[in-house]
Amino acid sequence: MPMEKTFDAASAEPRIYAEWEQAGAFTAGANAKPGASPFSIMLPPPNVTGFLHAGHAFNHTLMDILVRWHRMRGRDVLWQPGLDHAGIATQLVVERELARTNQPSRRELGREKFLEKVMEWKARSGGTIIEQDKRLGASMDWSREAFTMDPAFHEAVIRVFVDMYEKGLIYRGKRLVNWDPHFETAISDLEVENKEVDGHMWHFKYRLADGETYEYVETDEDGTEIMRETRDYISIATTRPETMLGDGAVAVHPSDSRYAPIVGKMVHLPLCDRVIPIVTDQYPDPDFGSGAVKITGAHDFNDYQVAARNKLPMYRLMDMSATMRDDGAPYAEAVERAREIAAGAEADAAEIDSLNLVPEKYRGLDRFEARKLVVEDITNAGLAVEVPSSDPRLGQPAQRKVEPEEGADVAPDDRLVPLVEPKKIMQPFGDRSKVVIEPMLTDQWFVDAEKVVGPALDAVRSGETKIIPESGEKVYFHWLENIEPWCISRQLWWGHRIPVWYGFDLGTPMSGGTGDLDEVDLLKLLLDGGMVHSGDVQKVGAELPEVTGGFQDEIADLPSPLSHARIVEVEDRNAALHALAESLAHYATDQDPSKLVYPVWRDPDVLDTWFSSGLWPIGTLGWPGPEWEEMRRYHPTSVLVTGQDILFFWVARMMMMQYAVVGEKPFDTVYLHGLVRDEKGVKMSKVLGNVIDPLELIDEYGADSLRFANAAMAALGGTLKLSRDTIKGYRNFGTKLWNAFRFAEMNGTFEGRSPQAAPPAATATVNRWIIGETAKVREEVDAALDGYRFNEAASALYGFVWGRVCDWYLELSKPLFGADDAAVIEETRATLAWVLDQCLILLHPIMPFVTEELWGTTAKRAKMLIHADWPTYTAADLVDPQADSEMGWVIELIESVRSVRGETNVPAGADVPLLLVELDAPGRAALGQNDALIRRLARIDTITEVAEAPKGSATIPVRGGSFALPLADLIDVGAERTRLQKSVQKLEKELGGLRGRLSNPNFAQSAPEEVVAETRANLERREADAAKLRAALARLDEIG
RNA sequence: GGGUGAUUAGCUCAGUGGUAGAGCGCUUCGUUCACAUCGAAGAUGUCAGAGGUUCAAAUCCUCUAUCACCCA
Repeated sequence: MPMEKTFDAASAEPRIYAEWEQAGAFTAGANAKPGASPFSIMLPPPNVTGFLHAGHAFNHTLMDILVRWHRMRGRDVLWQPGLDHAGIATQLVVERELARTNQPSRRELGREKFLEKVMEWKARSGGTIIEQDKRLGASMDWSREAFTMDPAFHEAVIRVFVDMYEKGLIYRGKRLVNWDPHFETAISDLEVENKEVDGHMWHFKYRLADGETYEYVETDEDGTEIMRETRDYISIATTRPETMLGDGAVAVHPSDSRYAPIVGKMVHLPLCDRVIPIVTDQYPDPDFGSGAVKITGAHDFNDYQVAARNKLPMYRLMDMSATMRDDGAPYAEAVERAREIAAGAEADAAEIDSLNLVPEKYRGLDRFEARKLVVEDITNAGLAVEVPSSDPRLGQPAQRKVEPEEGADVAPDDRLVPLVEPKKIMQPFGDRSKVVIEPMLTDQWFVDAEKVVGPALDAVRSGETKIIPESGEKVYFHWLENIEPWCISRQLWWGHRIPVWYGFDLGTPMSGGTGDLDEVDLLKLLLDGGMVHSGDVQKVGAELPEVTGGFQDEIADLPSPLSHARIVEVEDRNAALHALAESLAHYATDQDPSKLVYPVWRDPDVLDTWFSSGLWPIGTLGWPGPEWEEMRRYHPTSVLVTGQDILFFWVARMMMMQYAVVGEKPFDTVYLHGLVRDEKGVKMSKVLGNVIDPLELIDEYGADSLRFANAAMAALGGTLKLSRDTIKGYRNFGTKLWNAFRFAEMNGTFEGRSPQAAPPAATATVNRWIIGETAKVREEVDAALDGYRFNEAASALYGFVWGRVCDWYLELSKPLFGADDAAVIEETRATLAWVLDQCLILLHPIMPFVTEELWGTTAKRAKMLIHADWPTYTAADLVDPQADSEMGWVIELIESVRSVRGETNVPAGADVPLLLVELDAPGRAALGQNDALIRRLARIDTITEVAEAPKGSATIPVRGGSFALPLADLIDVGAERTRLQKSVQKLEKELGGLRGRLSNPNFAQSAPEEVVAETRANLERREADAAKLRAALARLDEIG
């Protein structure tokens, strides 16, 4: 049955993919040669709830190309697939789903029920991306599919946490973190997007305490006094007025002479019954605003540093949803205590955190509502800095324009108004929630990144791990050299729960260590708030039994029998309070020590998703189980292919963690690529509606086309612009390949042939030539893929298949098939069959479907194409220089004739005579050998030798001689003259350059010999061409 | 403000010191003989600008301009 005219991708692709899967073609080690070295790639795990987008399609295509290539070369290949649980993203999706379907919210459900819902969701949508990857043709080892919440992976994550904690690489602390008020969790600084928004800068007066005043003097650059006044206040500027309620001080730069007289004095905090000091610090910029900065340690990262350096108290003003606090004692009480602390009373961090210094009026307000009210109240109190309404800092309010006749006697521009500057400010937003991030002082877990960064840096510095393109290394160094502690706790429910338990530090309220539990002790614990205000102790271990020993040691010193209390796990700290109180109360009445319990509770938080995915390389390979020994042949992995946007999120962290945990690099090479954009280079986004769905493209053009387009745009460091036109172009390329096979089939190429890996021993020049061309392209493709230059591999193959095989070899083979020499026909069939097989093999990594289909339909094969042997022949083996040169000459002649015909308007269908004017021996040989095909392809009827080109003929210079087309009747003389003049002009320009270089003595002296020789030869050839063309022009003039 | 990169044909982009390229688009011509998802031919360039290094610069260096991304 003859072949269809085109490849039906839609029906063939699923069938072929199923065949590969059934054959186990993707399994780790499939098609490996004995003793083969491993080649392994970890799939960057997509979100479990995710869908395949254009970026995945690109990223996965590149990996699949590498994997298929190495598999065909006989390496021991593993492509490890899997999914990431993606804590915050998945929780977001499920919460939205609950809201959309009017189900109870997360908090209403409770942790356990909510997690069931997440698992339901995962079961429903978790497989989507896998099915989509199959459409793309990804040859991952699905039998090894992993998930970051698998029990084995979970065990690895927990074990690493415990291990790193014990090594002192992980600690807990109350720190200022980026707090997402929507999700009510900490997020890392990488999950924050800073955006410039329109904001305002307010200026307030903080009055000096006790009615003090000072001389405020401003000078210009030369030190000349430009302003002097007596002030009873210091002027501060802020973009976040609501945080002033928590100010701990006003800071000025130590060199700022304006404020030198009042450093150390106290100021009244507006709207509050507190005074705060004026301190000095390096942070305030004397040239910015008034040079004085309010310091709110608990709500600003810079202020936090200042507060820490100056030991200022940091009062938290907001609750976890970023509304003004409404908890704790009344304001009057809280402020009383704050004054005591300011006066030197001792207070620990927990107590300071419990103090709510928000005045009743603002309690419970949204932070932005509170801002409005604070500004209003301060202004009403006369504490806003005022300026004339003409002040340029106010921007351009519309009301400034005053009609002259009305405003003549008033001076409206001198009216004083509060100074509120419109100002662009950088505001942090959560990258998932899109709400304004609030710096928040909370207890969190951190990786002491500074301690683990060393080996990760060294590996890249020494070249142990290579990052390409190289620019990625610079970025990597820059970030790692300035690394900050990594906050790894998240206040989420979906994720790996932190393996830490807490209990009360009863040693603090209880004095004795040896006595029995008496009533005094009991009362202290129960009545005095002893438990409530006691600190906590923490124990770290994978499971509760691993930490009970630690807690037992902890209470061993307590009065008996509390020292032997049973350790029980409860839900949280509150539950623990109740449990302990109840147990003590019982003991007080019945004195039964067996009912005494020491309650402990587990940390409710989960680990940052990137902490777990940071273990992806070893966690998926069986670490820390017994299979690790077996699977570690794939570790370190060969290459990581990923987007440069997660260089910090993931790549750097994998480097750090693999070294910290197993002391090995996770990969030899990191290949970074950019974001896939639309055809205009714009980021794809749902909002813009420019998202290109790869599955739609596959439906329309076939997976191979999309894959080829992906490979073609993968220039190192290049921008990735995906357009339908490009994909369409590669679909056409597939059709071209398909039709080359149709041509071969029609010429009996595949009939009864058994495929050969080795090229046939050809005698015909055309056949020898194309065999050599094939060897050249094989080398090009390997070199390109070896250097991760996917675009070069793609373009080499495109050029070879279309430009060499289809445009020339197939055309040149037609006269051979038409000859009546059976041996020539058979040889040409064998050559064509071999060349087309090579096309399939070399194209397979990029376009696996159409190539596998053609492979299967054109011959009985020992193996599927996916496992065919990748060739190793070289140009040195197969290029026949004589054939190469001869075919070069023939092609050049045909192109010249066609060009002349085209430009002188010779009718396309007309066969014309060709005159040989002069020709050297190799040229004559080439002409003799290829007479038939030259005549056919250039549409020549006869070739005859003449002594001299006749008048009015077009000249065709070739290597070693020249031809003429005697076209007196057919030729458009004017067109031919124009053509010749243009050619001469172009040649002259080139000649000028060449002569200039050669006449420069320094060139001959300094340039390499071969360059000089080449230039000289080039000049000679061009000069000969120019002479021929001039002669032709002269002849034309004779008739013209 | 700091960092990284980009600027080459109408468009999208390759091109790491030695004769400026590809695809798409455009113009003209062409359907028996694999393919109109095709073929033949053609036009199109201040390689962002200025300086420097070099026998030789799109390519290396410096500055400028514009744009993009990352980080503050």
